[in-house]
Amino acid sequence: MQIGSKFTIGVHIITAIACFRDMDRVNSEFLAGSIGVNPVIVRTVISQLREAGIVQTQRGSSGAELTKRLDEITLYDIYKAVGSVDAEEGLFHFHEQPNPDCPVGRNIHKVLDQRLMDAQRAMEEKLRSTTLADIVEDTRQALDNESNEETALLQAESRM
Amino acid sequence: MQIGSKFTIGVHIITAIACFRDMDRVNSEFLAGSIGVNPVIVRTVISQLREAGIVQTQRGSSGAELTKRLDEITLYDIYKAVGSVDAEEGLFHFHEQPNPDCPVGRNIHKVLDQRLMDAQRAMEEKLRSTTLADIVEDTRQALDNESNEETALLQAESRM
DNA sequence: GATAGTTGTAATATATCATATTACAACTAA
DNA sequence: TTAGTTGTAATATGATATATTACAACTATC
Repeated sequence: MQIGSKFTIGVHIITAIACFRDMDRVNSEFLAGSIGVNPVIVRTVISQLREAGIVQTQRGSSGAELTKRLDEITLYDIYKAVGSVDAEEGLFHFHEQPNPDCPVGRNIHKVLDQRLMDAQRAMEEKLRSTTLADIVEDTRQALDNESNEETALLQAESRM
Repeated sequence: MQIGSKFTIGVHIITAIACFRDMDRVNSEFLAGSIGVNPVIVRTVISQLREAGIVQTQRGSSGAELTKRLDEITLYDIYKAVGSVDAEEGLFHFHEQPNPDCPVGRNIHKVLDQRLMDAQRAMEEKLRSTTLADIVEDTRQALDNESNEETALLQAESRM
């Protein structure tokens, strides 16, 4: 099992909006092309990000705007916004009908639940510790490295 | 999405084996009754626990035995044994075709992967910190509380 | 050694869920 | 007015979790 890709899609969307906002307002079709999924998926995720108060959009008008500073948006916010894990159910699916007539069956839930929640929370805390400012920063860094490598390559070629 | 119930079923199985081992060897049918699932599911999970070196079984002969001490079996061992999360894929499903022609698309994976792994690992470390000795101990504790409550109830009744 | 009970596993069915896709109304910008 | 865009419902498709049936291999016991 895996946490659905809407989470990484959400991160991709916000990163792209942040990276391209000075050049262009990116629409759902462009984003879909960058992400490699259907535009309706992008619009769905953007809707969820809007409901979570992370972006703002206008029907008919192209592109979305961020409503928070990048360093105020954490990975956890996006994970939560797109409903990566059902709040009621939790990360771990417990078998649903342990037998109340068995001493183990009627107690296993009680005994395990807290520890499973702790594990889930540890994961979520980690997600809280990264902001989209970190992600965008690292993306820019990666782009810089790309162009440095390209320059180095060109220089190497010209030396031959 | 959720981590499948085979994980909690695995914990239930080992707890039951530990709790009942002095009284009875529990077979897959009994366990299925306690857990509330089909006996074949139980046998499948036991097979995976056996492959992980946690239990020992014998074809035709009833019941499974633990091959490790309870304090040497962690929740993580069971989580791993039943393949709760695919080792290749990881906990987070990344969208599969980010566009290499887009500056964000070709870098998002690199930028996110480490942080997602860190989050997954934080969850897994928490699972490592609980042993089956803890679980069995807590289960016995819960059973004690049950009988204390029962006694209290009986005493209350006799006073009326 | 014959019988009843058990495990191991393959094969299949079913239900649920993630993702893709089509379609279209509501809206904006030019 | 026209072309482009968003928001969302409806539906399709494929993957996966769990249930179930079936049976061969094996053990324990009478």
